[in-house]
Amino acid sequence: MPDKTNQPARPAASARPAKPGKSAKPAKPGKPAKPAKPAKPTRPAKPAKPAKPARPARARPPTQEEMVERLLAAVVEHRLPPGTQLVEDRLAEVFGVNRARVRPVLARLAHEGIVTLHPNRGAFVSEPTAAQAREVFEVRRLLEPAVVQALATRRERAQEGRLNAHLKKEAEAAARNDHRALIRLTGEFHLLLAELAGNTLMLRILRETETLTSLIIYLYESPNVPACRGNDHVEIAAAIVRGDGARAARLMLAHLNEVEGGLDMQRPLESDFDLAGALAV
Amino acid sequence: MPDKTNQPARPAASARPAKPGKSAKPAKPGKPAKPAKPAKPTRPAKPAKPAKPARPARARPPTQEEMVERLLAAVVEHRLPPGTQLVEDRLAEVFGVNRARVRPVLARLAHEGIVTLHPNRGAFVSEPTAAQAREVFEVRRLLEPAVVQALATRRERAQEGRLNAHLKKEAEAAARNDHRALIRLTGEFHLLLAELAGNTLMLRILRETETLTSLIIYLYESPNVPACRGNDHVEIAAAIVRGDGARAARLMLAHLNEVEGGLDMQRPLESDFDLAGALAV
DNA sequence: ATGAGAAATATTGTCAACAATATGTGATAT
DNA sequence: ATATCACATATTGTTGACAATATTTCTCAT
Repeated sequence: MPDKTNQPARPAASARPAKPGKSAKPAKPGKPAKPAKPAKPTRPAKPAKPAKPARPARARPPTQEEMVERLLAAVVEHRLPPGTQLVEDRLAEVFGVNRARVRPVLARLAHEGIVTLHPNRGAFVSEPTAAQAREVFEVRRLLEPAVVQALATRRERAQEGRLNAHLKKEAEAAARNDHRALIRLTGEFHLLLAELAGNTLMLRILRETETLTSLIIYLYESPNVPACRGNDHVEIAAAIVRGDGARAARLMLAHLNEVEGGLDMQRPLESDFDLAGALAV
Repeated sequence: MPDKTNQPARPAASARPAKPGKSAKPAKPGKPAKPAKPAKPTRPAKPAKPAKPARPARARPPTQEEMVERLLAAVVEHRLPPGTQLVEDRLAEVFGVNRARVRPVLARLAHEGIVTLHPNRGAFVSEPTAAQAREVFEVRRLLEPAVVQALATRRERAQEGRLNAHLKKEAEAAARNDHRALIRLTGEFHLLLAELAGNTLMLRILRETETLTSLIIYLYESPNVPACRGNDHVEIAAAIVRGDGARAARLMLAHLNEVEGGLDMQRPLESDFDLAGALAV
């Protein structure tokens, strides 16, 4: 069914590069923060984006959809860490549009929980709490095993090809140690499953949870445990292709538990919460 | 303690408003409702503009949140049937705000699928297709049994009281044949369960599916089968309170299947689709 | 009458200027 | 040295005017 909710997607193009200068802004701490920690990135300097080679300065301005996609991609690939402030004017410049046009983009990301809005202060990439992280995994545990089960049951021809193509990309990224590509592809694997299952509502929900998961991994990843071994995906895909829905569902559940288990949710996240805890004793 | 909630922050500490008052402004039901005319959304030809009755002095303008809530309530109670056009200027007038302030409200409802935006044409209350309806029930079948199971397992003191209070309201609405209140309360029962379970992400997802379900019931309700017998809710609540999670989950699944089964998804929905089908033979 | 095209209309989409708000900074008194 | 208050700055929030677009209505030639 055509999704009439959004404007028609048109071929992508990139906006004009950001203005070069502009980076001499001192980070101002959001709260009277205690020195000890590196603190949360209240206003981190945006990683200097290497100016793309001379794009015609006036390309077609991106649609809302495209702006959302670009921001989501940046969040998923950890180029935009949790806590980063997203200033409307800055984004407008980057995208080559008016400020009024980035506003609904931020509102939408806020509605998805990817961005947190502080009234009159600005939009920040969300920093999910440990409790929220558990909620995300709880929802994923309920939905994703069912997705692969359904997929294995009524499987179709094209599935195997797309699954294999994706797994190949994952393997390549892993081989060349491309952490960013790998984390993006890892999330996209789960979305591919939802897409193949053909439930667009589910796909939308899972797209949210995948992005949140990416933030959660950034915040809570244990330094010693790699977040995602690629082998799980291979096995899940194999079970689907073989038509073994029960096994696919079991593997998916185990996979999610493994990912969640590899996180360290104890680590104190917010500096002020940490402070309160320390002073209470 | 900073409020780090995900959602666009309410004007939590906002000092000013403080005295809502909420003057007796009736919900203004009559005007835009073009009852039971879910045709292709064509522009209302020439709505003779009836003179506005003098508005009582405007109280504090509603927040975005409040506007969303009022629109959702109207949709859920079938006062705003699927296909109804929601003109920005009209809504702005009704809410007593600027047009720019209803715009993000519509965008948000569109993101939730409750409203469909046609570029340069307007916003319309969505008319979910039969396929989308099946998707909604599929998601609900996966989430809601798990919700009641979890609820029955780790039940708490306050639960029973709130459940009983709600069931009482449902019974009263049924007793006085208040169809609107009943359909609203029916949906709110499911939301209450999610709220008691304490997973806010789940609550947000289910709030969407509940609203969509209300639209679906409007469109596909079989005339002979009443959409929701209240008895199911009573039994589910009883199983939860008794701590019998397995039974609660089973009952919930059966309940959802019963509701979906009571719908007639075959009925041709859009008149032009109907026409095309008729002419094809 | 019929169809094509031009005007009219209703509505959304875009923009820039201005107002409001929260936070940071520095002067001043104790 | 420290707390307090006024001011400066950065950022979002609001508004009204205007442009763009899709639809309907009207006009006119056939």
